[in-house]
Amino acid sequence: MARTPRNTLSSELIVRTALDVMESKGADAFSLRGLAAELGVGPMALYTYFRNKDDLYDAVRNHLMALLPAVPEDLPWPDQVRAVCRGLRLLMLQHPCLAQLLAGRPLSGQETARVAEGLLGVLRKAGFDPETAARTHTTLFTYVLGATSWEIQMAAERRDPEAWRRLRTTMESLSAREFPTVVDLAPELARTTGGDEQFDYGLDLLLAGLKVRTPS
Amino acid sequence: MARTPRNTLSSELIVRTALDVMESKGADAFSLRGLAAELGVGPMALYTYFRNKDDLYDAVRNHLMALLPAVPEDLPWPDQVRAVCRGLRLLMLQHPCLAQLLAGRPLSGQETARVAEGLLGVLRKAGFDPETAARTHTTLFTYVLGATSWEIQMAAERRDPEAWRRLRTTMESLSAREFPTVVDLAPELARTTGGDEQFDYGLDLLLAGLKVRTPS
DNA sequence: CACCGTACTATACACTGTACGTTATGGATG
DNA sequence: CATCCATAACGTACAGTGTATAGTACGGTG
Repeated sequence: MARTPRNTLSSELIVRTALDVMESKGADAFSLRGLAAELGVGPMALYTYFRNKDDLYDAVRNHLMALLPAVPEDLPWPDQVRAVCRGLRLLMLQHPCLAQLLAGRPLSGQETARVAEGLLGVLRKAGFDPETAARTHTTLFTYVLGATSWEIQMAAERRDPEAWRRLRTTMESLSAREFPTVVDLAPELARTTGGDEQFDYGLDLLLAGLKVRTPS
Repeated sequence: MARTPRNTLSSELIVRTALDVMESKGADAFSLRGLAAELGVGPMALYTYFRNKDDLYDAVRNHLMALLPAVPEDLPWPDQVRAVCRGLRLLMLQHPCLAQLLAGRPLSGQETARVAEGLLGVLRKAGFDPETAARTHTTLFTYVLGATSWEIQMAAERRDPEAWRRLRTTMESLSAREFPTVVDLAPELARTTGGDEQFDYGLDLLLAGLKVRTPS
């Protein structure tokens, strides 16, 4: 039996290949068996490096989160906050599977720390007290997550012709009597399902609200 | 063979039972075969009423979204917005599977309309122009989704002793040199992973930002 | 060279969603 | 009341999943 030589695998290689597979075939189509096949290896070989599938997901998430750029220095704090939030959104857009990975299970430790440290540091230096800084961090983080996941899913929907057609027709069949405002604003709603402007609009809303509470 | 008599099933019954199963066993453990067994029926019987699993998910989502209360009248518009957002959050907390259902696929038509109509109506009557109303609706909706999904997942994590222990230890093992702010604010961060106050804090931030743009 | 831990393999199990073809039954019709 | 047929529910089957358990051969160390 032509047995695969030893030490051809490593956590690094597995994670990188897993990411490749997720981004080419889509995160939903990802499977341990498919990944093993891609690596030219039996499915059980992966269990030498990861306890189970979720464990592998965690590693991929870590791998992606490590790509987040550092917080830019020497800027007013609102611009720094903006940069961090935009950075996370951009990373999610570049790696759509990240949205699913983040939605699946909460962050665990190391990755949270990387995002949190930058944002919390900015907020503390701006003069916010610990509680407000923590609350603001959670708010910003969950906003970015929710807005960007939504954006990605809407974009995916638009790419699937069947789903897109069904959504259009149900949208058009809405009774103008029952849903007058929605029918009236249909074009605007279609335009605000994503994009930089939409994201920045919400972000600016949060920042504007935050400025009201700016410490002395 | 003791064959199940006809017309024992209906879309209504299937959806209600599916919801029961999801809420008792957890949404992840839900399967068509399990649901069929619960109904005392073969797995293929379900395909008379739903084209596939996703189709059933859509129906359950619709069923849950229909429980959203109407927008309260005769209140200042910020209070109306607050009521809508809190209502959606409450529904998600009462039916945790809703978070997963909403995260899985974007809303499709009828359900979107119900949420959107209330919120958009309030915003338009408050005097916001169509574009701003649409942008605000998307922002509020994605914030509620992101914040509440996060909250639910963190709560689930806390219930699983294994995951909770692992999270605590990685949190405690963070180098105070590398992540000084996170280590410093650990207690505050632990306290702001959810709860009414945390949700309202973010919501008020958005509303405060919105008031700045209030039309004359 | 012999040994042993371990990186990989083989086999197997209990699941999943669903395509296909078959049956028997409740309501409509003669 | 008898007959018929659309269709609701069935059984079987397939290709796929994650992973438990047990076995095997190889590479580095004595």
